[in-house]
Amino acid sequence: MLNINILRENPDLVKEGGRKKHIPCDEAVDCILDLDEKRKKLLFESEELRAAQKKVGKEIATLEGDEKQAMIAEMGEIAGRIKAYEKELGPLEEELESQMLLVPNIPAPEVPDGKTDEDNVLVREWGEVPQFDFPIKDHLEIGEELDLIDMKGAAKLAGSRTYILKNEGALLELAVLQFTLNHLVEKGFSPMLVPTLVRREPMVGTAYFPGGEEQAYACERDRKYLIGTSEVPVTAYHSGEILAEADLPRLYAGYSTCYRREAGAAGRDTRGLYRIHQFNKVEQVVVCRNDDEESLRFHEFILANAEEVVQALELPYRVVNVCGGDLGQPQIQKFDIETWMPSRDSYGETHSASRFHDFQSRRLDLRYRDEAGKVHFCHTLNNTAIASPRILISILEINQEADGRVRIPDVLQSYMGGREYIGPK
RNA sequence: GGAGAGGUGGCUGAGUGGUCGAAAGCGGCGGAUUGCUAAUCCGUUGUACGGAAAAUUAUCUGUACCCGGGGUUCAAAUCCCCGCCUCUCCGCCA
Repeated sequence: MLNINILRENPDLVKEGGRKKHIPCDEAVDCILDLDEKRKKLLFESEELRAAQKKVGKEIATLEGDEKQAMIAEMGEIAGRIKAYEKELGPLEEELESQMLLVPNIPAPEVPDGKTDEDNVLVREWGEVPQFDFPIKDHLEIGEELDLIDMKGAAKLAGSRTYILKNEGALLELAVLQFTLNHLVEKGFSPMLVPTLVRREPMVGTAYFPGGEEQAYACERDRKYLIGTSEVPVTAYHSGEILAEADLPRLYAGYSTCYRREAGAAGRDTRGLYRIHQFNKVEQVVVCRNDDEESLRFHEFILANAEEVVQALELPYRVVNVCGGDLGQPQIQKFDIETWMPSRDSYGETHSASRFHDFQSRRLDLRYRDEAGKVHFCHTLNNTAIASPRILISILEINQEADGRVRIPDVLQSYMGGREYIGPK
């Protein structure tokens, strides 16, 4: 949520930001400014009435008998007027709030113009795209041959876009996750295993709702939602709190299973482990001071951490600066890491590093007190550290050998009992 | 799932209809004292939104907030209803 002062002082900046993101918000902004004016006026008038009511109320407390009864009768009228104001103000503030939740964050100037992911701008590439001198298999063929992946078995149990990891496939996933978590712990992150089924508030606070309801599994009976990322519970962890500046930054490595309905993606990426309803992810979450430069530094930091992980796994990747149209509502800027996937003959998105300024903090009421005693909204950021099994696509395909075996990346071998290869049984 | 107790400021905890933004203690901050530290004493100590004054660290003032949402009343932390959460006992259970 934006500071409403930005809308008051510079509505065109907000509208322009919406256009860059291809999330038009002209109407919402105008509507908010209109509601805001009305609200101010009503609030001022009703507060004056309340002041009078409180003052007289104190007098009534000291009176007795007829005098008291007369006063009470007189105040009945004021009480009625106050009620009338409340009746008008209530729905107005609700509408104002819900409109504010729809206004997108303003993208940074460094965000390139563009409409879709095709307009994202290449920042850098790392690693050599592998050349094979034998006909390659995709991860699913490899997985089925080596008895690592079972899609049909999963479909029987759970329907489309599900999977079963077996044997070394299961071990490989755990290895990747644990290696990554350890890497982040070494970097100073606190590992966090968090609830995956949460209330509405964290979903709204992190800006997945309203708007993203279609993408989330809802447990309606209990009015709870399955998270699509541990960003949700981890970022919301300190909601409603005022942290001490000395306790910032907070670096968290959230680990959780993630659930996504993939609504609107019917028919897309239907083969294999690329687009599935459930996966596991280690996520970096940063809560820091309200400072553009600091935010920017942490953005680079979490991006670098993720790159280190991919590099350690020996996977070629590229970093792209995500264009306006491919940016979500809450982000200021986003960098994606796309990792090479031979079967796609291209890079596939595996990581996404976002910075939000205080957009999420305002919704979450996540603040800190500075040395001088002043209270500010924090800045928040997050980035994937690793998401599996999607990353297994690259690992299995890139490390396949002519004889059908798959080489296990060096850094994972110790997590898999020291083995170097996954081979046929 | 059944029965009971409870949710008050950073923390502990008082407050059962009016002068309560809320006692007291702890903690924090400022000051005094002090070779240093500790102890002691004095003062101060929430957030949001608005107004006035001053203008770029201050001040005065109004309103709201005592888990959340409704209600009763001239007046609600205090009474009533709904929800959420915590604790205890019983049952069930990975």
